[in-house]
Amino acid sequence: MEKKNVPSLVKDQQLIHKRREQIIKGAVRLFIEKGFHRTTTREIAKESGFSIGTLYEYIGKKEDVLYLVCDAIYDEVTERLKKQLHTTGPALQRLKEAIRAYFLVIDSMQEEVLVMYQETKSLPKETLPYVLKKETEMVDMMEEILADCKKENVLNLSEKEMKLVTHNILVAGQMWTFRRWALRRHFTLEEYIDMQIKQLIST
Amino acid sequence: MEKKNVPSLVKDQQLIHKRREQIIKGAVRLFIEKGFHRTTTREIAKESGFSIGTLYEYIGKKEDVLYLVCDAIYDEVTERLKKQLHTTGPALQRLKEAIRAYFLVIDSMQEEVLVMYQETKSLPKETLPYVLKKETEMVDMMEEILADCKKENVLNLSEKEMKLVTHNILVAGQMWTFRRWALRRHFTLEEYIDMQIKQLIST
Amino acid sequence: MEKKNVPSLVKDQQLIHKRREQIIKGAVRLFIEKGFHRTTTREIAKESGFSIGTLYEYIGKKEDVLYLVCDAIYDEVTERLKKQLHTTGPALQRLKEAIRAYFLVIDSMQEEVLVMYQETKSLPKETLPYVLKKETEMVDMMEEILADCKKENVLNLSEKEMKLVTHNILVAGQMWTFRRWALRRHFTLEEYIDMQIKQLIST
Amino acid sequence: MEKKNVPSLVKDQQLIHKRREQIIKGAVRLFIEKGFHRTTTREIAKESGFSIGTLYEYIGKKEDVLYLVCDAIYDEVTERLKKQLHTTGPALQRLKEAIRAYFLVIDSMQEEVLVMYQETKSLPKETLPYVLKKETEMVDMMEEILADCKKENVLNLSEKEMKLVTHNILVAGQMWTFRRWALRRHFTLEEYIDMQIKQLIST
DNA sequence: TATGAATGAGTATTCATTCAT
DNA sequence: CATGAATGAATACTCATTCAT
Repeated sequence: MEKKNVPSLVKDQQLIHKRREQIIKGAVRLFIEKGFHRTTTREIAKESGFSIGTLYEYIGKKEDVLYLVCDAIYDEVTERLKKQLHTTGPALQRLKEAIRAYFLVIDSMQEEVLVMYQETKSLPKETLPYVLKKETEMVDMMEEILADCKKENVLNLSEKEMKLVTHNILVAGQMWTFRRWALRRHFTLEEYIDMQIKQLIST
Repeated sequence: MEKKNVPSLVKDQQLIHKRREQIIKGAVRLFIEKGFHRTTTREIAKESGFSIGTLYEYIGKKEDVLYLVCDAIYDEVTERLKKQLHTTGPALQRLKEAIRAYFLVIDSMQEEVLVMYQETKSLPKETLPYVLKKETEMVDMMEEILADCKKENVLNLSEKEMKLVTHNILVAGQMWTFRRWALRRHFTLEEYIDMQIKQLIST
Repeated sequence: MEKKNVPSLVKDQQLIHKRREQIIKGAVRLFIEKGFHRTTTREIAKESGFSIGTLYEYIGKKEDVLYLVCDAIYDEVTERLKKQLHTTGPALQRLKEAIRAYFLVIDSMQEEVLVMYQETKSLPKETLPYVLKKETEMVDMMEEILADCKKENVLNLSEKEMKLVTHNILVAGQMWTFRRWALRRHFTLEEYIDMQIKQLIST
Repeated sequence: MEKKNVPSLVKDQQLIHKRREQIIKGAVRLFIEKGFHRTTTREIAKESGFSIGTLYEYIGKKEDVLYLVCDAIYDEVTERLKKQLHTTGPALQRLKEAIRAYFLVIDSMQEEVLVMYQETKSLPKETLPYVLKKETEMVDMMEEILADCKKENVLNLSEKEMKLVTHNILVAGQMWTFRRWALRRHFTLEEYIDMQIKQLIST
């Protein structure tokens, strides 16, 4: 749960939090529109509602904004998903619902998720581990439910197979964003979800 | 098979071809190393073996290089794959071999494939359709084999399901490159191939 | 003895004096380390022990700090020197002791003196005369002793020659700081002092 | 005689030489007027007669301009001085003429010399030794003549004394520039020269 | 009085692109 | 056709200064 420490010249932690939310909100919009590299720091400042000088009171360098953005998107995806997860009931049903919930969250945050995946390579080197760790956490969440399925004997998968299915689930979700140009032509979201669930859990 | 027309000041088509191969070769190396945005035209020219002036005799703008590169990588993936494809024999076996061949090609061109997918969003707007079309061609190739399987009654999939499986196959291949940080920890390439084939064609 | 009036928003003169001493102390350290231009007002404030806002309660602009610093250094040099000066005894001996004392003071305040000479050109235009006046006062001090020597007939110099020798004395002192990279290689301070005295007063 | 290698993107050595002369000429004027720190690279480019982009084809960073300038001034001082030096005749006379020539050169290049001494501390770290070396060369030149005087028994100085006198001579020259605010009030250049010669060589 | 967040003009430097040779 | 010098718009980042609290 640790986060990379992004340097700030401002002391007031609450203010930092507030301003960074503004920054993230403004930057996401811009990154969606034109990508990280084509967005200038001045644009980020303006979109955030303050001056360039103020922007740099809350970050150390432009790349920090990208980290804040990716981190925030991940947090939101995870958080929204967690809210939808059931903790009781048959494991297989919980799994299917988890996948559905995950896909729905992704769909509702399409643009953001796309940004996150496309700009990951531009993240400051030191922060990449922090972001990948978040991915790992999601993997773990899914894997846990799959493990429950195994315990309940409704899914007969080896450890490795479970690992693979988990990755396939996550990728199928992301795929809905980065291949939408092709998928949208053939499937509605509901169709896509149903079919992928069927494919992924071939029961 | 049509390609976007990248403007050149030079008339001699053969020369154009030769120089552009140099450009592509040089640029790929650089894009792999530092990404499109962080690579300068000067570096591309130098790595290609000629001056910045000459570079601009063969392209209109920097983005054109990216198009040439992506286009070339796609061509090579497709070409290499085609060479491996059997045209006779049981469809199901051909399918499995196609998937295996595809994954092997991707693995052997990891870095290039990564560049291609990561920089897609930076492609000149007009060229995006040309690149997506290539993707579509690959989809079609795979789908055709899947169709054969259906004809031979070894695979019981609806039209839509076939479409989905095809996309899943392609994405599973790409996934081997852009999620290698996680996958490599758990699977060898051979394991990955075998397990994905099993997963994708749950027969 | 007049000083340039550096504007302050604060009324309490005692407080002004106290705070400015803090400023000078902090700034000198920084100027020695990195020079005036490379030192930021924030750093000065921090080193002085208070906030940037407070700093600007006691100065009008950054350059004022430089004036305060130069002024303070001059004052200290003068003050320390005065403490060492004898007012009785043979003039020639008093002269030699004055030169020695001056060189010793300079040596003990090397860094400060260096700052003063190197940054003089960055002083606010209006304050330059005030600083030069201090120099003049030192010149006068030395000249007075030289005049005594003349009165006592131990030194046979014209008015002009006296002026020149005075300047040479002062410069020889400063020289010990700004040419130390060369002088230190050849002379100890004591040697330097003895030889310069001999040179300057060729008696 | 070696010079620090200032990086250039341009190949043609002659062109580099020509452009750098333009840069030096333009920069000197500006540095005299407002100092190194207050001069912007754009101003330097404009004054040099070309664009900011072109400026950076011939230097690596702003500080390089300062090095070029200081180096050029030293070269010119040395060169002009050398032209004036006699190599035959009585050593003492040659010494006096050398001092006179040196002071005249300094006087004719007052502003440049001032810049050189005032901005030395802003020189790029790596280049400082190169500049100090030039100073040392001048010291050596003077010392040689002094040595000749000793050989001819017209000057009775120890080795150390010779070193000191040499430095005193050089500093007396510089002093004419950086203390002119005081010296001009009392001496004409000719007076200053004559009196300093007398003072320095107390014969 | 003291604080420190906000400001935005200012600055060095880069780099895609052009064009004369 | 090839070269590489010239260009200048663009950009990340800094920092003196202000002002509301």
